Amino acid sequence: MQNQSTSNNTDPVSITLTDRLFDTLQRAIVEGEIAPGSKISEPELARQHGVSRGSLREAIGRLEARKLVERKPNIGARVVTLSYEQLIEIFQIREALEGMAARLAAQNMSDQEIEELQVLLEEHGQQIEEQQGQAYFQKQGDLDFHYRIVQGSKNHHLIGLLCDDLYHLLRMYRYQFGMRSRRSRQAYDEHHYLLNAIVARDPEMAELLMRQHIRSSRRNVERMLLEN
Amino acid sequence: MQNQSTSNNTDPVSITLTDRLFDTLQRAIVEGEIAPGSKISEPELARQHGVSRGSLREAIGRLEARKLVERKPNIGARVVTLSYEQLIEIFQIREALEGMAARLAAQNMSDQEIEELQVLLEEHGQQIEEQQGQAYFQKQGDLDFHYRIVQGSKNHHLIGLLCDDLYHLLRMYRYQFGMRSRRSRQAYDEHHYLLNAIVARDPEMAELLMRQHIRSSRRNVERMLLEN
DNA sequence: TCAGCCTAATATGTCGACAATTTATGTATT
DNA sequence: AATACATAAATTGTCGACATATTAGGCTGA
Repeated sequence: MQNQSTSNNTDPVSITLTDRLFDTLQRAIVEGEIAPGSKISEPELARQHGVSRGSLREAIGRLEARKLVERKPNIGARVVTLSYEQLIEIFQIREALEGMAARLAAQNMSDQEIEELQVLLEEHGQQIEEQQGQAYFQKQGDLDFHYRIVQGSKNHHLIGLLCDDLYHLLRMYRYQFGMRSRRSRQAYDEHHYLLNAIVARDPEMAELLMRQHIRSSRRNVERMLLEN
Repeated sequence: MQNQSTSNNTDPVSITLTDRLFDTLQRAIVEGEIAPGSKISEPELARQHGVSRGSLREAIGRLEARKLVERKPNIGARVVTLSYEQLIEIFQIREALEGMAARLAAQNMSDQEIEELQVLLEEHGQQIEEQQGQAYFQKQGDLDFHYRIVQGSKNHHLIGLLCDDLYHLLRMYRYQFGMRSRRSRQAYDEHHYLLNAIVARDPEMAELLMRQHIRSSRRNVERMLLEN
């Protein structure tokens, strides 16, 4: 469904060099290949990727807009450093935004979309039964579920904010802090309650349950980080 | 308080050319000097402002990140076209985000900040008494109030999202649609209720009242636009 | 007259080079 | 030896030019 590389262009080759660079660098930063807090040297990176500094600078500009790097005039760009405080900030924003997304999804998702989401959730349930402990599939499942809710809001601006901007920052935290989730069963249940509210077309309840879900996810992360 | 041109740099001249260009273009777009939907010609704009296309392109990239222009590869950039639907989307996002900001402000604002906000609100009250109908001051007052609440959340990411990204888009709508507010008295009252909740350090109530405030502001805009 | 193609003109994408600023290096002075 | 200053090296900011893609205009043929 969300394959086909982001664009419905007629000519698939028309993707610009800056675009590819941006994707590559974003992945490298999110996955920690370029360490958090490290300086980004324009001459070096340009040489490594075989592109001119001009194209590279445009890519860095986009990374800056997504808060993946910070730039200071005449000094240069650095990969952001992750902090506990900023992670909390992100969770607060997610709570507000995804809560609204759930509210809107309860109003705007088509019946078919809801059915497909029920099917997806059943698959997650089976995966949890069969292979308990497969953290990867659980995380991926969690992301899939949230992704569909956000799409279901039909609010394009909101979708962009969540899926383009916040999503990658969050992924970066998962990689860096090794945020494995040990509460897949509970998360699965919470997804179920939320979906029930959407089936019932109850926006108020959907928002409430989504916010509770994200709050409990945040508490889980807090506990995990305090363990070290 | 928010003067001094965004930066606490040691050297005020160190602001880059791209920065100035960005500010200039953003203002021109927001105030309608460059019409919505119009094409942005790189050679023409570069010549007008006496800069190279490279610097201009970096500025355009930032405008794109703020959703003020839309870009298509090999085609060019256009100023966004405003629509009723998108305005509704923005109000939904504001409701979620500013609601959260109010919640956090009730927890995190200092006593002094709250006192200053009370003083500000009293001034607004007097202005409404004295010169009723001065739509400009009322709008400015509304912005000031919301601005301080957002700052009071102490969530830097949230502050950036609201004050850097959404704010200018909203201003653009105000200019384009001529959104004068005819409910200054009611807005003033709603601000008062909200402030009371913050004084009482009641996050739940603060969020609720902020969301109601934004919803009623949205309804007002809807009514106004339907009149044509 | 209109549709379709071919060519010219213009616009965007990318590059390498120069200018200005910051950082590193080395020297001198106390 | 440590600090301060001066100089050199490297990095970022800005520019003009070339490569490539799109648009405009004219020509041909039905």
